[in-house]
Amino acid sequence: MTIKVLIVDDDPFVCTSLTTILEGQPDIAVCAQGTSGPEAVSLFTRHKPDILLMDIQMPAGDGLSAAETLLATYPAARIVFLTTFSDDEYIVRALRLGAKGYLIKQEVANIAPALRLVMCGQSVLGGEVTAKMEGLVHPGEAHRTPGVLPASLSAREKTIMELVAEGRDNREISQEIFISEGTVRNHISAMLQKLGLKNRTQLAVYYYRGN
Amino acid sequence: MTIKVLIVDDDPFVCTSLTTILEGQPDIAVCAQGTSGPEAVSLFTRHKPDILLMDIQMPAGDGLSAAETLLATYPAARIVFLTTFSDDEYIVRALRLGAKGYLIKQEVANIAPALRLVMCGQSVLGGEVTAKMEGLVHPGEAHRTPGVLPASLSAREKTIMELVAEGRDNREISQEIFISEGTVRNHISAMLQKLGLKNRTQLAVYYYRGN
DNA sequence: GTGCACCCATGACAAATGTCACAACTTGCC
DNA sequence: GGCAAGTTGTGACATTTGTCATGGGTGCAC
Repeated sequence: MTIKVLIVDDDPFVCTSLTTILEGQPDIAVCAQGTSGPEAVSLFTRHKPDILLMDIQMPAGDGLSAAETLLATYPAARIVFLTTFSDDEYIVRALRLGAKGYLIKQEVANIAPALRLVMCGQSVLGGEVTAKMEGLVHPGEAHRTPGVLPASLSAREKTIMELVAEGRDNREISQEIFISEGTVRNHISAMLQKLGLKNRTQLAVYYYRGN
Repeated sequence: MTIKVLIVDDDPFVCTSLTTILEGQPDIAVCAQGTSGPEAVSLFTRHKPDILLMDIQMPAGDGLSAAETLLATYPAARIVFLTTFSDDEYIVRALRLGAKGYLIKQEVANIAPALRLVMCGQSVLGGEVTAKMEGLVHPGEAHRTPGVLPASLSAREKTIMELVAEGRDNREISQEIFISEGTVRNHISAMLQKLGLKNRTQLAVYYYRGN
């Protein structure tokens, strides 16, 4: 199932970059883009995205107010804030409000994995944010550093993934590593499940592009 | 062979976004990042990148001057400008200077293909830029939609290959470009024949690896 | 010990994929 | 005009792929 994301940021370059990066993910689709807090509310109401990825500081209507409004109507809304700097006060306010994540723009590479975690019910804080929070909260281990794969592959699976990424078919793979063709299929099927992919071609692409 | 790219932009978010996007390409590596014109010069001298991807407007030392300095010392330097708006005057100055490309940030998705073309000795202008230039220069057809392929594949085949390389299945591809699923199969079958490949996964790998 | 995760395997099934033959229509070129 | 190349389409077919249920085996940790 693909993750529907709504992006809201006043900078159009940020919007398009994020869209490009996220659309590059096979399991993520950007359903709309907005540039202000009020627009976030209306777009959310119209598209009902799985996740709202939103800037905090915006000239025309800030993100926190929009989040407050949205969460009043949709308490289950998954809102992830995206900001340039990790401002202590904002972090606390955002989390108190019920935000599912607080990422900083510099760590772009972590956004996609973070969104997947959020879809699994977890909350995610960016590395810098986590560092700032240390000491304030008791050292719970809920928030692990994003960037590590949520679902790790077994050694055997990795081996098979490499062969898939060479374009080998199941029969060839089974002969290469001396197991049955059915087992190869099972391993691949398991990997597709774990990684949220649809077919072996996406698995090959995943192998080359990371995610 | 991987393309070594040096990125220079005053906005750190732009730098990291571009790095993320380009590092996602198997054939592109970002060797360094800079934030000003003078820094561009020193980093270029140190790293000797294949391509310098640089913003034009920067608070501390603009891109055009830096390009002028660099091209005086390294006439073969490949410099591609990246800017927010397509400003007529800048375009002309940049090209006169000997820039190999002029892209606008909104078209992020085209950057990687454009860089590949530049590596092949071509020059590349962003879509918006091309539109502005029409009438000024005689209508040469040098700048076609970026896309990369040595083999004798037709335009349609290339389009489909890109979609295959994203892991899309035949039904999705057919809906994306408004043809029947059978036709998609035919095109893919034809490409596999031409390229001596066995299945779509190898086609995807071929797209990223070149073989 | 009891779990748990990993690995292997099988059979059956639905879906996707790749091939082939054939045909029509357009475009550009000689 | 004729020809070649590209694009689109169909129908049939064999193969490949992915899923599911189910089972057995190992080794490790509590």
